[in-house]
Amino acid sequence: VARPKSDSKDLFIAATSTLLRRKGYHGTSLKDIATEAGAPIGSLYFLFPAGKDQLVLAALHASGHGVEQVLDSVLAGEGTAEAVVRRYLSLIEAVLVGSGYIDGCPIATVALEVAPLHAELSAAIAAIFESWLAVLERHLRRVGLTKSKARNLATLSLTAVEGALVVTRAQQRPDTFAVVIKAMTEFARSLSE
Amino acid sequence: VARPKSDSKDLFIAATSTLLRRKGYHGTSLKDIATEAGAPIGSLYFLFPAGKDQLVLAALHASGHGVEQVLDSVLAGEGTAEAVVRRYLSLIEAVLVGSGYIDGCPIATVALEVAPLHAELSAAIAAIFESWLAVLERHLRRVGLTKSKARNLATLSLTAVEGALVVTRAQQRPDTFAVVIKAMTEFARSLSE
Amino acid sequence: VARPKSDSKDLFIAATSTLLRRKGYHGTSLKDIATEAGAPIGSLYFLFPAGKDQLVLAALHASGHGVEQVLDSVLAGEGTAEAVVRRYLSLIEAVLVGSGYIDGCPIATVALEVAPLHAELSAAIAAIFESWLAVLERHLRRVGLTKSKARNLATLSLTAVEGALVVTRAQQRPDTFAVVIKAMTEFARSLSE
Amino acid sequence: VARPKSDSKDLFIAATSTLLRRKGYHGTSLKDIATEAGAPIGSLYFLFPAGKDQLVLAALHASGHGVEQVLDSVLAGEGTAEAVVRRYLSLIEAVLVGSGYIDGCPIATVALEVAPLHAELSAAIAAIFESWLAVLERHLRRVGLTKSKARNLATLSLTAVEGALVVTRAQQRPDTFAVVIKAMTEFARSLSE
DNA sequence: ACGCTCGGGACCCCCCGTTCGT
DNA sequence: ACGAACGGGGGGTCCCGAGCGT
Repeated sequence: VARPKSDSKDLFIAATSTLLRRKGYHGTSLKDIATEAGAPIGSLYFLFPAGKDQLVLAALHASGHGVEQVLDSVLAGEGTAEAVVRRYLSLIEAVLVGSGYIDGCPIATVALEVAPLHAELSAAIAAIFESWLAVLERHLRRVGLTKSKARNLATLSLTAVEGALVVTRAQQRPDTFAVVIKAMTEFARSLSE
Repeated sequence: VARPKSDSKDLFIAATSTLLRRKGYHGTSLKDIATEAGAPIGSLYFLFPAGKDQLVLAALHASGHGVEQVLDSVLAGEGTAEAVVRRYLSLIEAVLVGSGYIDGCPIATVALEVAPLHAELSAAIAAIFESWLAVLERHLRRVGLTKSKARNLATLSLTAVEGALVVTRAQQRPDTFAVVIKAMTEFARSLSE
Repeated sequence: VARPKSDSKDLFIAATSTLLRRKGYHGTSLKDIATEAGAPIGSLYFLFPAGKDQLVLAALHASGHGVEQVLDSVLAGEGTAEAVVRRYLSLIEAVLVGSGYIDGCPIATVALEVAPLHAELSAAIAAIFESWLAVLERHLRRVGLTKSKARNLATLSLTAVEGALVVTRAQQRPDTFAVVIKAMTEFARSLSE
Repeated sequence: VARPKSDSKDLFIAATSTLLRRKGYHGTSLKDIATEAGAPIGSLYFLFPAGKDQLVLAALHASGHGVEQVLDSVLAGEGTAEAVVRRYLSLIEAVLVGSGYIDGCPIATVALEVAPLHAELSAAIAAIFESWLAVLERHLRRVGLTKSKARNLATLSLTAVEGALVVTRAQQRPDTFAVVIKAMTEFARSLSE
């Protein structure tokens, strides 16, 4: 019987990811995290001796890897570049709208708050974005795009999504995301011809 | 003789805008603002009785209006939709790169940190994004795009720029922005045909 | 009309001096100080922006100067070296015993806790001891001792007092102090002959 | 074959003694102790179930007994009261100066910090001082002093040493100790005549 | 009336001394 | 013997009124 050893650690990380998505780095206190995780704050110092930054770093990695996995499975399957892009954008839109425009991208918020002043976090964030770009690019190549076109489309898709998250959170309406999806699929189709 | 009454007010607003761009809402303290403004912190509550939020709101409005003005003048002049989009993206890129990837978009950071939990700020932010969209759309229509195409291209341009700011701040390299510019001008050209 | 400016500052300093005497540097918390001073802890940061060390430094200076004043007035008056030494030792003993062996020397406790690892505090403490030595030496010369003998007797008196405070606090009996007084007066008499 | 059971216990005690001498009771954390001892902190509560106070008590006893042993051997040998006093003072001075004015008397620091508020520690500390006094007194009697004179000289020697430790740690110069040695030997000589 | 020093609690992150389960 | 977990302060700083000084 495998004991899950310390699920507290994962609880803390999950709670941190959630709160980072909603209120960002400076807006998330360790007390909030402990409350959200349902664990005492004292344990936190033992599990993450380097403090808040270590915890945030772990949460960013976990979120980044989680999204990467989901993307990889959602983007798989038959289809054109247009379909790949549409599945990507729709996935992110669904998460945002489904949470009442509360749950955005934890990576983006932290990026705007601390990068590039905080070197370690910046590097981690950049690596996560790269990993997402790599997944997108791989799937776009799989459905027939050239390396150059795949890279460009992946990059624009990522930035458009991140930007749409910013704008849509403030608007609290799905309009902008819908327009972005429409425009991006159109662009993807034009690249496939 | 009209004394410029309280230029302190503008000093505070300018300092707030600067700091919001770099460290966001929660990362910016009133003390930091007073230091940056070179003014005593006590004056702050005389000039902005409602406190931090009133000051932030004023800074967001000022920033939003300032960008709107600059955009309107930069986007003016002859050219195609492609040229309009290119001028927009290049302008934002130049500001970011010129500051060493430190000065991003004050609106976006606050949007991710507090929206939609903070109603008043969210509404202000949404309005600012709308005003920018309106300027972009107007200039795109002026160079010949249909209302629908202009709206779509303006929206995608805005979101792509905001997303590129997020990603580029972490990467501290101009690559992503360059790719976004390339892809967006390509898309603009395809819409003009 | 002299405005009493901020007697809070003096309240904080007095409270700190008291607590340093009883529990030392590390044993005294800012919260304890605020409670003892009957003031909120927030004010402390305004009055002593540099934090605990600045407050402790001020308390050490105040204590040191206060003792210096009292010594100067108590040691004045006619008498021999023996009388001067006796008045000094008896004064300190009276304070210690009068407080139930609780109130010792705030300087000494801090000296043992942080010197010489904390340079600034060490320097301040050394200066205070020097000032006490100077007062003792001056009065001993006044009653006829040579410079050399005055210096030696002053130094031994100071160290004997400080040591007696250490031992007596643990013993909670006046015996040791009595013996020290007896021996020191004897020594002072032998120097006067 | 008798395994030395738990030399960890002695490691902990030695580490505690060292740190008490340098930073006192409140300035020494259990984590520091474990680090200094090179042992895991978890073991500490197995070996010292009553926690920090039990450990400190053990360290005080060990230090006290150790000093007692060293004193007894150093003070032995031919000589006058003057020689006995000189050997005692010089020994303590050598330890202090040799450590760069860092290693003082662990007993004294704890005495000033917690006595007389902490009854158990105070009693232990008083007993240790008594034991040192007894050793000093015994050797002074051995070289010819009367009981009364031996007691007085022993007491003054102890208090002068403890006080000199306090003052010298702050001054970080050997001057004061030298003067104390000179004066004390002079006094010892005067008692022997 | 206007400006700003002075002062006030709440709370943040860190880390403390301690116990529990293995 | 010890890795893991636990609440409770540690010092510091936050955003903000109350009242003196011009």
